[in-house]
Amino acid sequence: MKPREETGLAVPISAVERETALSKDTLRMWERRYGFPSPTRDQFGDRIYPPAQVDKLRLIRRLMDKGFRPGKIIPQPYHSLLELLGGSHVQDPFNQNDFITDLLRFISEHRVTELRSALQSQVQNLGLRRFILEVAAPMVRAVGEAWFRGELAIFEEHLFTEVMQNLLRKWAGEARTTELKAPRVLLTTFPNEQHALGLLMVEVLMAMEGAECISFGIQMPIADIVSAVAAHQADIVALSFSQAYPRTRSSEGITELRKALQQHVEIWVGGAGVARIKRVPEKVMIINDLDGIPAEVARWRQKTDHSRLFA
Amino acid sequence: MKPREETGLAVPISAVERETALSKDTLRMWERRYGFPSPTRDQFGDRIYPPAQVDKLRLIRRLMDKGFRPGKIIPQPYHSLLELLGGSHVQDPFNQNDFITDLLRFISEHRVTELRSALQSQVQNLGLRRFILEVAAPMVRAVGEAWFRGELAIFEEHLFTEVMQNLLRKWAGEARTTELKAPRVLLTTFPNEQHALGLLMVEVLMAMEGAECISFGIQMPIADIVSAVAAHQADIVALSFSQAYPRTRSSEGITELRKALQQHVEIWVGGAGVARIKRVPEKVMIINDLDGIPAEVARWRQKTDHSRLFA
DNA sequence: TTCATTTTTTGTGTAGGACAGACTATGACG
DNA sequence: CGTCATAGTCTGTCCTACACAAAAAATGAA
Repeated sequence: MKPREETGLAVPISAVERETALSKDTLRMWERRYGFPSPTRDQFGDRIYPPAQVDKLRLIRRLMDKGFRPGKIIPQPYHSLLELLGGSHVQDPFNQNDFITDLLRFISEHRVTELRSALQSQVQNLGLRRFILEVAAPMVRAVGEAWFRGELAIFEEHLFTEVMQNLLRKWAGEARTTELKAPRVLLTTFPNEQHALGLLMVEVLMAMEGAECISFGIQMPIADIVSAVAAHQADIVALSFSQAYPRTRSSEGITELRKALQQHVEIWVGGAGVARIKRVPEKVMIINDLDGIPAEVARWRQKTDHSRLFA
Repeated sequence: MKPREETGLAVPISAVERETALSKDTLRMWERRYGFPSPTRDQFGDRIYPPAQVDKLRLIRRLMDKGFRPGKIIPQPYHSLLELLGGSHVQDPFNQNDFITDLLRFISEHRVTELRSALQSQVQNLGLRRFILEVAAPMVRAVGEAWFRGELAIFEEHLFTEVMQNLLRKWAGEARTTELKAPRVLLTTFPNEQHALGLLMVEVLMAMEGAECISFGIQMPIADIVSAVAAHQADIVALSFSQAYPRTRSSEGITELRKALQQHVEIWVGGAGVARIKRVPEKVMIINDLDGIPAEVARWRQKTDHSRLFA
């Protein structure tokens, strides 16, 4: 039990693990292999990491989430990594419209009330579906990108998430009142997947299609997803994966889930974390775009009606 | 890179770490010290844990969260631990009223719609404040206890959390409309603290007192809390800690935060995780009960007015 | 190009040891 | 009998150093 020593500014390995989401083992391994990080030691011989190294580690982590590999980026100095970061930014004049830019400015200037009411009025103007497709989803992406480039602090991203979540949850309640209840959809994410907004947007869109959505929030162990499907007689399991979710874990988990569920239960997966997935597990539906959801729900209904004809 | 092998039912150490939140180091240390767990090995010599042992580990984890120490409980057989679990359950005839029991039944019988509408109508009947104090908070506790005793599955707890969260967030929006804006309160939790409901209840209660609540959701690194306080000119930082949050981490983190913040910014902490805290850090307010919040807000206002007289 | 095979890269696993800090028990003293 | 200081025990996290399977990249053949 060696808690943090007050050693000026340098932080112990446990803090680095927490802040970078790189395991202690990995940190020690990189140190041996690449010579970075190169922490100094405290009075007990334990590693302590200077803030500059932690910053670089955070940067490396972000680049890895984008697909870069450790061996290529760890040896590079901080400023070249920053260039890499900027270079990966594709300015999209079509999506990145003025309105989104305004909203981003509200976030970075901490004008919460204005952000909240601007979003609220957009829901009124565009309607819920268009709001999600044209405002909410692009904003989630834009905020993620801005954070990635260091233009937004974590707390600013958190605040946006919170405001958006309040809004979506409020409207999710409204959307639910529809009387139709065709496929029963169970929504959740795998453990360690923190991103709730993607799931929430899917929930609202499906609810608007008249599907009976039962969201379990984020971070459900696979075994519990299986139990929940049985308990609620779900027709579809919808899973959301964010950019940062490790690809091995997602495909591994999906395969495991597919094996554990009955064949007639469909698995729908979506989000940036599975968009560029290589080997798609069998009998799993990949939803690459939010606006494809209505069609998929329709497909499910048609399929089910069809099979009923022969049942 | 040694991902899970398909070895029947036994799971590798990484999965055990994920499911029990016990670190690999701890698992190996217990094996060495206490002879439990005693995993078999796969074809590569890696530990694989039979489900029964994982169950016992989960049980041990829960008991430790309640204050039991490893050395006392690890050597005991599964059934004695179960008794310990039951024994710690205090049946409270005053709080555990019929209504709460009904709601718990809705959860365990997966009657989502009825749960949702029962809660909704209780908000109407009791009003928001009494709903939180008399229904929401007791239910959070009851559900936690029921899960702890194995009477509710994780997915059932998740679903309850989700339903309650939707409700509270919807009403949080309503409560916010009040024009008063006395203390500006920044709400969040430390990293690894997942429980959002406690925070949400506090937010609503404070908003009803006319405080300007800015919730950042869960899991904010301390450094970001400090930045957020500066950016938003917050008067108070409110932190929520659930039962399972390690006490060393909470008091350590609170002390660190206290040092980093200006003296005039108050820190309010609450939740089961700090209820039985031993050494209270200086200049930190511990809120032991939700219904004490109005008084604390009043105290803050009085204090501030008073200091203004002399300013 | 596309597919199959080899090579490199990379993270997670193993073992065993050390020790600081939290907790508990003991004893002295008012 | 309670309170406080001290000694002893318990416990998790850190250390070193090495091994190796699976993923990714590079190579070669069709």
